[in-house]
Amino acid sequence: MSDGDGGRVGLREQKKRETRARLSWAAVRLVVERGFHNVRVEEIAEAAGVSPRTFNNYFSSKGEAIVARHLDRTLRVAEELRHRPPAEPLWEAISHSVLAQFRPTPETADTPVRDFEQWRAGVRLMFAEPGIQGEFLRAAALAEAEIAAAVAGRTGTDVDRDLYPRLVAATVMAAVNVAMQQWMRRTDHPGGVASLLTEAFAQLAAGLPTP
Amino acid sequence: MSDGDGGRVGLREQKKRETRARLSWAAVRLVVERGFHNVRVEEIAEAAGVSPRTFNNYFSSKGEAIVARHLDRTLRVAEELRHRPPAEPLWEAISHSVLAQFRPTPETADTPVRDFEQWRAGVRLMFAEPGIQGEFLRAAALAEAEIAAAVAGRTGTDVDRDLYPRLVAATVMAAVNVAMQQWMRRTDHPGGVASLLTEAFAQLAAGLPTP
DNA sequence: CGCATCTTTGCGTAGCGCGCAAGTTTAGCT
DNA sequence: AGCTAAACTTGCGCGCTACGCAAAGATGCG
Repeated sequence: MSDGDGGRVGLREQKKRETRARLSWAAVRLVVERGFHNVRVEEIAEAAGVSPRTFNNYFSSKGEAIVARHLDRTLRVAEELRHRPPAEPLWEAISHSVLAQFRPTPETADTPVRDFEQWRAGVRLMFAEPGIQGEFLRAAALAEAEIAAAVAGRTGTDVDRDLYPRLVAATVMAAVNVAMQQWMRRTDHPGGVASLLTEAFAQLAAGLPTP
Repeated sequence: MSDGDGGRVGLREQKKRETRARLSWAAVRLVVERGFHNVRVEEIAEAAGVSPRTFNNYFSSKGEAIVARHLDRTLRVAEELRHRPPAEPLWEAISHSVLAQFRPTPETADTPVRDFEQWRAGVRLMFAEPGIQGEFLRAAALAEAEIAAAVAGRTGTDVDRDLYPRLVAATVMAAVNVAMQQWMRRTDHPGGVASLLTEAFAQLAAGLPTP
């Protein structure tokens, strides 16, 4: 499943990843700014410097493009989890793996948000869209499966036989989702999503001991 | 939210419900038989004896129509849960409420399935469709919220403050989903989904005691 | 019975998803 | 380097979908 070797990818693969990332980011940014129905795929493609037809080579729908960013993030959590030292305590490894994916990215740095409140409101509206909700939950389910597998490999449990890995994975995704929801709602969070996640995992680590 | 009074609805409302049910059932039946992409909305509308335009007055997408049947079912679980005697033990009430919604309906009786294996395979394919998965998860989330509220009302807990009602609701939906998945996979289930659900709830009732 | 209200329906339109067949770029081999 | 096979992009075109709008039909209430 994994590359086996971390960074060894050709120029081709590299470009594909960048295009994919640019498309997804453009989709999110535009939809948050203008609203789901006021953005056509043509505009997303243009913002990513690519033809409209190419958009559909990467994503089969607008919703998929929007959620892809978050899906990739959460999939990278599983990947990161596999690469962390086996001796590290589970919840410590999880906390690290998750937080590593929720730092500012080049894209967000390139596009400084002028009005945080407006951005937040846009995100709320985006997630209110039925199609996006479904796509989001689906992505969460996919990521959850991967995380469960990673946890199983790490704790010596079995995804098919033991309840434990799925339970942990579900809990992790729940924490991520709750943190994001909370970030969307409340207006007083200087630390952003990261601080919310830190807090959530601290509580989890205390309440769900490793077997 | 509830009618307050169970059956008091005019002819108008009655017809609407029937049309909705016929549309959703037609959507499910046709898609299971022929595959998602081989069924157009026009055909679903025709099978339900209604114009294509009317279809979109009831559902805003094919996927929504397909899942509506299951959504209504699970919402009725919450409704039923509110109407059961308050003295009844929680898991007993839940089990009753759920099982009551998974019996043969007039629609299924009118359309006896010739080949069960073929039907099952069709259902599997239907749920393999990305759009359906998303729609399904979304419906599950909606139902879960309603069930959580019903459980809260019944146990004197608070949806916003206590973890318990959400936890129970999530568990109930998980049980339903697992039972359906199991039904789709295994070929040896004389009792259908109902027997699977009974078993699932028996296990749950034993493992998740009321506080 | 007759009016007010809700529902259905047909029509028209903007947009989407994707198959197909060039054209263009990259990888690998000698 | 040079050449070839494979992968990626792009433009074109088509069938379908989702939905606004306005006319026609059904229903409920006094």
